[in-house]
Amino acid sequence: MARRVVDVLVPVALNQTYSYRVPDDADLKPGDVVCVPLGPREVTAVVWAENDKPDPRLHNRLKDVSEKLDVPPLKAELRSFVDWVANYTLSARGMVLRMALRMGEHLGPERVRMGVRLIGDQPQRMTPARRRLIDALSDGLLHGKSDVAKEAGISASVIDGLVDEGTLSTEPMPREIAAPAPDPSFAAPDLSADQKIAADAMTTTAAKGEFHVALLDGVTGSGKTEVYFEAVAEIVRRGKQVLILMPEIALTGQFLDRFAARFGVKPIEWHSELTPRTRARNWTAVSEGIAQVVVGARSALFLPYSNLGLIVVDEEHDQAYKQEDGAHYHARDMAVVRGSIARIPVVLCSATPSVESEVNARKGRYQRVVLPSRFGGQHMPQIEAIDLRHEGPPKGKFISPRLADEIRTAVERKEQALLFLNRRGYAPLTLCRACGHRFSCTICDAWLVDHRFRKRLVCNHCSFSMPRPHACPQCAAEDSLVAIGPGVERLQEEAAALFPNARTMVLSSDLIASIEAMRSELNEIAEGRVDIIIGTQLVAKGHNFPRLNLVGVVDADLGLGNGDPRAAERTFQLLNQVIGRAGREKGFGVGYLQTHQPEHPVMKALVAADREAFYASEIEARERAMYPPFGRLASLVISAGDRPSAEGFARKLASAAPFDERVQVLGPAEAPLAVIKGRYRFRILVKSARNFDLSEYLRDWIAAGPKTKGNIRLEIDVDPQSFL
DNA sequence: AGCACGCCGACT
DNA sequence: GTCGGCGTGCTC
Repeated sequence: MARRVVDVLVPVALNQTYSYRVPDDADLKPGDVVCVPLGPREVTAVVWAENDKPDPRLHNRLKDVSEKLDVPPLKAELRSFVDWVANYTLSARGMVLRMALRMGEHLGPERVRMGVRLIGDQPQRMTPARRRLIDALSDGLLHGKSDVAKEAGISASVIDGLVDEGTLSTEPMPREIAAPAPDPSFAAPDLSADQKIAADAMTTTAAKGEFHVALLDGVTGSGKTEVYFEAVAEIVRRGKQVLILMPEIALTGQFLDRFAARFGVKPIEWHSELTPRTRARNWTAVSEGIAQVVVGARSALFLPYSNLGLIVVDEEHDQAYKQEDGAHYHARDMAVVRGSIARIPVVLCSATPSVESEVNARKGRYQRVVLPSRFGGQHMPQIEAIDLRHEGPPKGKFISPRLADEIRTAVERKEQALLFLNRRGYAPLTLCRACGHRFSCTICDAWLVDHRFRKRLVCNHCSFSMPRPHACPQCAAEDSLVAIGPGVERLQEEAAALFPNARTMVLSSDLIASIEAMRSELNEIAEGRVDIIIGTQLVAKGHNFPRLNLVGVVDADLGLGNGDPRAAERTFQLLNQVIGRAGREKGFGVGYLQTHQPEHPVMKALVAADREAFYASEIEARERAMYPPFGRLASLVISAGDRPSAEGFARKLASAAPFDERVQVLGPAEAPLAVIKGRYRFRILVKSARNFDLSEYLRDWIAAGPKTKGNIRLEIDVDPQSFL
């Protein structure tokens, strides 16, 4: 008799499912998590569909499902989401499934830890090791076996010996509570009138329990978190799960504490730095519905929630939501998709919404919930532009006289100042004054950044670095090398010379050894042991600097005008966020923008504190150019070990593009960074109308186009964010 | 994605 | 003579 067959999605780079026979005694349904043989190995996979008439060509090649795992089946909602994401991003379904199965190898029931308790009399023979062990257990309570062995400085065999003699007993330890329940009424917040209105709107939305997107739009310091916590509380009261997405979970220690202050316990975390054990425990807790609130990085979007009721995307405009390697997806957009498939509300939060979200709110597709002012009546910082064309710094310096004066005054008043420069290291370029030789990476098309703390020249795109030489490798001239342009380290040097009595600190991701080290540095700043903070992008995100009142942006134009359609938006968001660090406590913050183009819409909008003006000009520009969200984009990057193969393939691919009047194929052109890690890169940009199935078009194109072979690689990015 | 197979260069 | 580099193809 023919046995039943199911189609199984395996977590490898494949789009199609594979068929497996079902052992007689097994009862398998779509969604069940199984182990199947795949080639020479066994993999964890998921039953995707029944298969009533298996392909006869596979007749006797079908293998059996090995085992059904004892975890809840993946719900239809998650399976559709996996299919949807794979289809949209043109990644293999198997690879998208893999993200939902990232639970490590430790599934199944929690390993039972054994505990030890003192129950009987002293042993016949007493030894020093036995003495220490019995002392450690003298309270008569149950101790973890390995814990107490470590505490007493003995090995487990000492314990076993005393158990045999009847002095001690071993018993299983009670299971740790994997995810204590948040208490929605633990510490009801004291909200301002504005916050109250917004919170009511949030809870009403959350309570409806249907698909709906709200944009929670409030200036930095307005208390957005407290407001969406009310929506979280509402969902928790209804016994459903909440996912809170964060752009960078590693830096959100403060957030976990705030959550605990409101709900009594910390939420479950999900990010790439979890240990395998914690990962498995959290995965299980989420799938069984024990974990009620998950705070996670973008990958948390693919967890198998048993009863998801709300998704919050904090700092929704943040670039970090875009996954650039492997599957290219934007977690904010996919959160909205998951919300729509699961029919649940989604809350997007930002002080500077992405243009996409802003347009959706303006068109009424998203509900806008506004927090118009800072909590506690603090004012937003006053912003001024410093025109570098007229009042720039002396040659080779980067702090203009006016900014220097303001910093001096601030420091004298015992206020903190922040110098912001989004450039790590000492200088972005080193060149030889004698022959003009520029130091660039041997395998990338990029300058080497001078890092003086490390005494090395470093490539920002690969792991290449070299010691800073004394002589030019090209012309052998001695002492002819000069640093061009500023980095934070060089800025610190300048600040130290300008303000000899001020204490300075550099905050830059490459100088931070660990999250712990970073916390202690932030503490020093909070306690006022630093006068001038000099920081990169790192300082823009999430941290509170209570004593900070002045922010000086050293190069406000950095990041503008590199041909990236999102340059203006990103600069606006970043500068807004950085300057928003000022005056959070006292409410009289000031910001200075050193710029060569004070008439640029971004600078004008920042100085006039006129957000609407910025969005109006940016939306108009996007609409005119048919850029997102008024048109759609995809980028195809072709790379190979040598330039001619990459270029040749790119040309063949471009000429294979099917004609469609709604689509424009631009290129191929050399990619902005033409060589990375020794690979030559060409790029084709695809632009289409807004209501056009770009994914389907690309799929047809790729299927009809030339096949990649050798070391030619084709990377497809639908809705690219970065154009480098 | 992993893994095996297979074909070419530089070593004990 | 073998070891090992990676390009190619397959996995129900």
